[in-house]
Amino acid sequence: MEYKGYEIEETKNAIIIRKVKDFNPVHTFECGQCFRWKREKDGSYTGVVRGRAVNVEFHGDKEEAGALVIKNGSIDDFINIWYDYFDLGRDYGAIKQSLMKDNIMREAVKFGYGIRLLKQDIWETLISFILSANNRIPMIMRAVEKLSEAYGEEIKLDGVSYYSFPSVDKLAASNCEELDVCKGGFRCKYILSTSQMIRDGDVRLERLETMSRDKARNELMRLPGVGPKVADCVLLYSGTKYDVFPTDVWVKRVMEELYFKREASFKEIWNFADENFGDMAGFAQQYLFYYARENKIGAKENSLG
DNA sequence: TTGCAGGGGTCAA
DNA sequence: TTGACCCCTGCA
Repeated sequence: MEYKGYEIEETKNAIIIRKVKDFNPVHTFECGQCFRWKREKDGSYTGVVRGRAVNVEFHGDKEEAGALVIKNGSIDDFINIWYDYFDLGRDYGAIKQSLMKDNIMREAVKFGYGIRLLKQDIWETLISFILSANNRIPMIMRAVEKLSEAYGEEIKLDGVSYYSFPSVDKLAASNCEELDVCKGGFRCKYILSTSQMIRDGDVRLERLETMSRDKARNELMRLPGVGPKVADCVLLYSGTKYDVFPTDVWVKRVMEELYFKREASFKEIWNFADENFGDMAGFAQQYLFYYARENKIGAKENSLG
């Protein structure tokens, strides 16, 4: 069948989506936006999204449209979940064109040509990025997995058990000691208080979309464990706001090294992003961050005095 | 082998 | 503006 420009074929246990452009699973799953997609030995990725465990692979050459294969996916799920989740309604070719205004962005976009911003569940993104504070990716992935194992629902795929991300109520009803099965350490108290504030309606995640960017950001920052960096990540990776520019130490060092040629404050960097990338600041950040991290640009040895 | 710094930030003083 | 923070890894 055909759906919004894509050709979809349903097989026994998978769906094949053809004519998918601007996608590379390595770029998309390893650009730092998500923590629940695991690379398998055969190069495919297995992940848990909205209570479903699926395996994804992509067949296609660089720059060309290719076929996205979702094992354990159905056409209904494609229409209700995957089309949106993989942001397949957006023209990334046009975004990349408009971002490639200078040599730095040209390099970054060329390098991460297959990045797509996933529209992830905002609640899961919130907790995941609270866990990311002063932490490393493998540990964040493990923590999210442990939380899901302890508080989520079991899902079987090919005889292997996976676990959905826990509900607000489940985490809010827990306590710091039990939450520490994820080894989140000092972050566990933030997770507990944040969960309770969300449960009690102190902060309403579903309302953020209708607010201005800055208001949504400030609203998120009322939650314990959420500062500017985490707030921007939550807004961007849930597809709530795209004109944010999450700035962590890597992005900061990259911006200083490549653009400013000197030390710069967070405010300066955000202003620069507003002026130069505008509505597309979030996409720009993602290409830059992936490019910098994979090429060790902004690594400490190279940093400015 | 043991020890120590430091990590995709946030909070509190 | 600055240090502490849980846990873990990498590197002397």
